[in-house]
Formats: sequence, structure tokens, C-alpha cells
Amino acid sequence: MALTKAEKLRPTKNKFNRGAWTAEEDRKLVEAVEIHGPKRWKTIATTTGLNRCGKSCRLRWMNYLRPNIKRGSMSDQEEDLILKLHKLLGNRWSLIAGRLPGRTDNEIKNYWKSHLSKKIEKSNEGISRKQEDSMSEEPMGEKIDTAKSNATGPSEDSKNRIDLDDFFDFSNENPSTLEWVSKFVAFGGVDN
DNA sequence: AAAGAGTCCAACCGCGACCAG
DNA sequence: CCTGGTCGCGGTTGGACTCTT
Repeated sequence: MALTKAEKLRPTKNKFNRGAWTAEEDRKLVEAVEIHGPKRWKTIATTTGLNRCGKSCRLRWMNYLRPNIKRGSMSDQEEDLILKLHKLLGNRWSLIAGRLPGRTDNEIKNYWKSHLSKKIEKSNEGISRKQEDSMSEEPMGEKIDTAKSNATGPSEDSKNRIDLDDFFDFSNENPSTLEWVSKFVAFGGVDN
């Protein structure tokens, strides 16, 4: 078997190992997470003998080794969802990722930059300058945050209170459904 | 076939939030 | 309350891969 991409990219220097992870490092990390759980990254980093910092271990786990990670290209539905959620939230990649089971914030961020931002750019080329000027640059997420921060006191009108945590409590919802996003976007966010 | 340009993606960095002592 | 340690997030980088000429 040929060398993996990770094996070809050996880390070079410094106190901690850096650069791409090898299969052996992955195996050790998975073992450590099984023992300590996906939380104690400092402990995991020091006990495994990987010579990686906790941050690096966490990132590797979250983006690559975690169970149920979905690899491969995005489906149309996923792409649509990302577009809508980005319109809603702006660059809150972790929140968007939370809505896409098996996808990581890093993956979505990369996908957005390499695919979707260009797509949007192209589609906006057809829009006249005047229309662009009248369009709000602010993602709806900002509106949500504004609504949230403006409604902190108990005396505030509870109708206007939007809590992102509550808003994104998806525990009882089919993660693949786009209906609520579509409705929300069509509705114009919390401003209406 | 080779070179250069463009794209993709894993990993790093800096910063802020959170929490225990 | 303050401080240091740790974690999580978003932005950025760099190298491999793919496409184009």
C-alpha cells in the first residue's frame, strides 16, 4: 500500500508534532478518546505520547476521527441547507454544522469558500447595483443576535425574544428537513 | 508531456468564553 | 473578584491534487 497523504507530510520541528496526522497517531488518539472521552484534550494529549497539543488532538477528532463523520461530496439538499443557514446565521459554521449531521464546521467552511461563495457571487452579478444597495448585507443571524441582546431584561416584550440556543434546539426534529428554514427565510427572519 | 494556474482540504493560529481554584 | 488553564470557534495557511494550456 502506498504512503498516505498524512505519511508523506511528516511534521518537521517544534515542541509538539505538527502537520498531517499519521494512521498510527490516529489509532492512538481514538484509543485515548475511548478511555477519557472526547473532552479532556489536555489529558489525552499528554497521556497518549503523541507529542501533539490538546487543540490539535481535538481538531483531529472533531474533523476526522469522530464516529458518523460523513465524507464525500455534499448533496443538493445539504448545499441548499447550508445556503439557507448561512443567510440566516452568517459565518456561524459550528451552528450550521450542528444542523448537518455528519458534517464538520471545517468542512462546511471549506465548502462554502470553495463552492457556494462563488455561486452566490455569480448569481449576484445579474442583480443591478441599485438592488444591491437596497439589500441588507447583514445576515439574519445578526438580526437574531440584535434581537437577543436588545431583549435581555425581564421587562422586555417577550414576543421579540429570540434565543439562539432555543432556536437551534433540534433534538426533536428530523435533521434533514428544510421546511422550517425555508419558511423562516421566506418570512424574512425575526424582523417581521 | 510538462509547466503553470486554480482548487480543495487538513491543519494551524489567535482570540474569546468558560470554569475551577 | 481575579487569575490561569482549557476548550471551542472562525479565519487563515500551505501543500497536494486537478485542470488547462
